[in-house]
Amino acid sequence: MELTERKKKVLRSVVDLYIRTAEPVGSKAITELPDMKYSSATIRNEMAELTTMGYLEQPHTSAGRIPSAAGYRLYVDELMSDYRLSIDETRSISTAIEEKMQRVDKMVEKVAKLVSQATDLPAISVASRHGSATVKRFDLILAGQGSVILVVMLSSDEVVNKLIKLPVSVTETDTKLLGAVLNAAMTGLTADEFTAELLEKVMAAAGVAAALVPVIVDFTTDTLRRSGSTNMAVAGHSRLLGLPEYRDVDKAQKVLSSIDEDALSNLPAVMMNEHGTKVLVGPENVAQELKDTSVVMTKFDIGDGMQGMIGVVGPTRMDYAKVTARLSYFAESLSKLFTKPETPQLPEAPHEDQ
Amino acid sequence: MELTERKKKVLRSVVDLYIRTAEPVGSKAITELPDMKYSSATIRNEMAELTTMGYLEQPHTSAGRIPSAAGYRLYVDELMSDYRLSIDETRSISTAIEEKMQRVDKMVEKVAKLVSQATDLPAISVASRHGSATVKRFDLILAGQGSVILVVMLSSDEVVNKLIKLPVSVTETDTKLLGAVLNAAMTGLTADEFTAELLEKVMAAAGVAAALVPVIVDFTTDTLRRSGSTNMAVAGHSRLLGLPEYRDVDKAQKVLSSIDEDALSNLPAVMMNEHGTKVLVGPENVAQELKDTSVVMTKFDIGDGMQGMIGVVGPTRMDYAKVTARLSYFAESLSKLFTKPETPQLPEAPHEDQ
DNA sequence: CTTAGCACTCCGTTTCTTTGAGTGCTAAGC
DNA sequence: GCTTAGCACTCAAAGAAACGGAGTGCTAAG
Repeated sequence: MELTERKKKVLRSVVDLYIRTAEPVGSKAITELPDMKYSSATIRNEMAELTTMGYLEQPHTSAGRIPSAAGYRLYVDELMSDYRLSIDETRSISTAIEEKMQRVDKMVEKVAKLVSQATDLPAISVASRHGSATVKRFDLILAGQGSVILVVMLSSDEVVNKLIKLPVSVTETDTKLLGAVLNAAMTGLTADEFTAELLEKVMAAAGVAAALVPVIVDFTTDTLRRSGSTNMAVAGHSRLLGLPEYRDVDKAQKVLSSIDEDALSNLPAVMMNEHGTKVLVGPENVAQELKDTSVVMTKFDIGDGMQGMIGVVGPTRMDYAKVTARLSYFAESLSKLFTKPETPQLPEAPHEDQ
Repeated sequence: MELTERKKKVLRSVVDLYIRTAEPVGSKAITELPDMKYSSATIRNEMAELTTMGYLEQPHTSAGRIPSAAGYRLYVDELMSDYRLSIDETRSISTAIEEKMQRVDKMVEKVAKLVSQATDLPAISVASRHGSATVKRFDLILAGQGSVILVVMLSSDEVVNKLIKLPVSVTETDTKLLGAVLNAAMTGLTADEFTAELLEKVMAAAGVAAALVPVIVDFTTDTLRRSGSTNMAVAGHSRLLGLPEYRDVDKAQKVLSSIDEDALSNLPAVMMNEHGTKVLVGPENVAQELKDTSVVMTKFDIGDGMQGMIGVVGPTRMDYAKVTARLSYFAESLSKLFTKPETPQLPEAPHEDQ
């Protein structure tokens, strides 16, 4: 069967209405829409056919229709009208982002909060590095009363440090020597290449400060591993409960606990190969617990070999147009912010609404 | 009216049962308890009096009794039997904690998660510094191709760093000079003492590297401020929904959103002056949204001038004995871990159960 | 002081009825 | 041939009535 223009129009109307009201949509409600020049009987016929085609569903005989997963899919891919951000919206997103975001992990938390606020849904924010890091250089600073500050610069230009309290006292000559040894032997290597032999070799060459070596190697290994890992935050759990579909506590709990736990930790992997904004409608989700839930995600660029991702979780009946628009704008703004950190240049508002 | 031993025993039984079942407790249920040698009629009389005394409440005439806030208070203060941690419990807490906790902010997140797991309730974890931090020393490391690494050591021995990409190229002599100037002029000061005049003075003395000064001062100010601030994490939101009292979505939402937002950010302040474990029963909470909710919190010592706090949020009917025991053990373990970081010495299990 | 007995209250549950929105189908109209 | 008015039918949701039973307070006897 063919999808005529009118069928598409009806389907769009049903989805739009259902998104707004969360109630099954009847034929009469459709006819009452502006520029629907047909009677309820005609609409009924169309809806019946859309149902047999699998785009709509009927909770029970004498109820209106609700969109099926396929219906949402079609809606998201072809039917939905672009949501146009108002200047107010772009402005509030922009100013929210403009505040300094110092460290990546804090940033992740903050972004999750902001996205959740902007969409009124639980939000996820992820930052992760691709490829494995190596050490670019070591520095040791003698910091008085038997303390040494270890400063490690990674291949990504990320710099980390650790204060080491010494069991023995060392002189500047010692630390200079140790620094030279470390830089000679251990730069350019990944964490996996820090073998036991290497450790021994370095210790042998390190002289007086050899006691420091294990601590340094441990810390560095850990840092390299951590740096390759993923930073992730969730915010706005409670917003889910405001939605009628989650008045059922059991449903809500399933979703909430799955976003708290590991169910989402594979999502980044799923997403990382994608581009742009991705919408996963209900059953398209891998996780069983999210069958009645949709996920919308967008990637953005952090620079320094890192990649960010933001997304929201909500009912299949969510305002895809609005959510996608806001997420995209967020992602765009964040990309610009991070790739040109000195003069944060936010993207223009797509245009100004009324 | 006097609180006889028997009344206390009855009250304790009512609270215990109600904690277990979440159902109003009738006189018959009490008589069925071991070592209750009285008939239901006697218990009824006692319960009636406990009700007029304000320790129990009756949802309606033909229902059993539930504890009032005053009842819980008395229970917590005097009546409840010590909950004795089993070896299994202490062991699982201990091993959970023993994993390395690198940075304070990560630690806070992790601890929140652990506490929530251990209590099966939403948990809060806070770390905050008292007193304002100052800078102990500055170091500058020239890191090739026009980059300088700034390393700042705070009064708390916390060390932070920042990579600064240079607009102009500088030599080691320049950075040495700048380092000396910074150390001379800006150590021992709090963020508030970084005035505009000071900035000018330092820039004048800094020579070639003067362009770096504003960046450095900004970063340092920010770090000092941040270091004085509070780190906080919440975990296990969804556990609340497992409890019968929060089948009512509205209630759950109120509590969840209030722990997400600011309602709790004053709790640390409330607690910081207290010692040991503090139980806030329902209406004793300041926040209106938490009137039907109890909060249990404990402080612990992080060292380095920092203080930690862990706590849980749950229904007034929560297993105070168990929760308090686990929280205390957590706090103790964490204190030991942080104050003797090199050889994490966990406290002994209070004793071994059966 | 304790307890058996009893009338009474009132919530939660079940069952039945009612209501009404929405449907599918048929037949008439354009 | 497409559209639409009309109508019988369905079925969830809301309301009303009846029931059962857990628990109470009180009284009077042990």
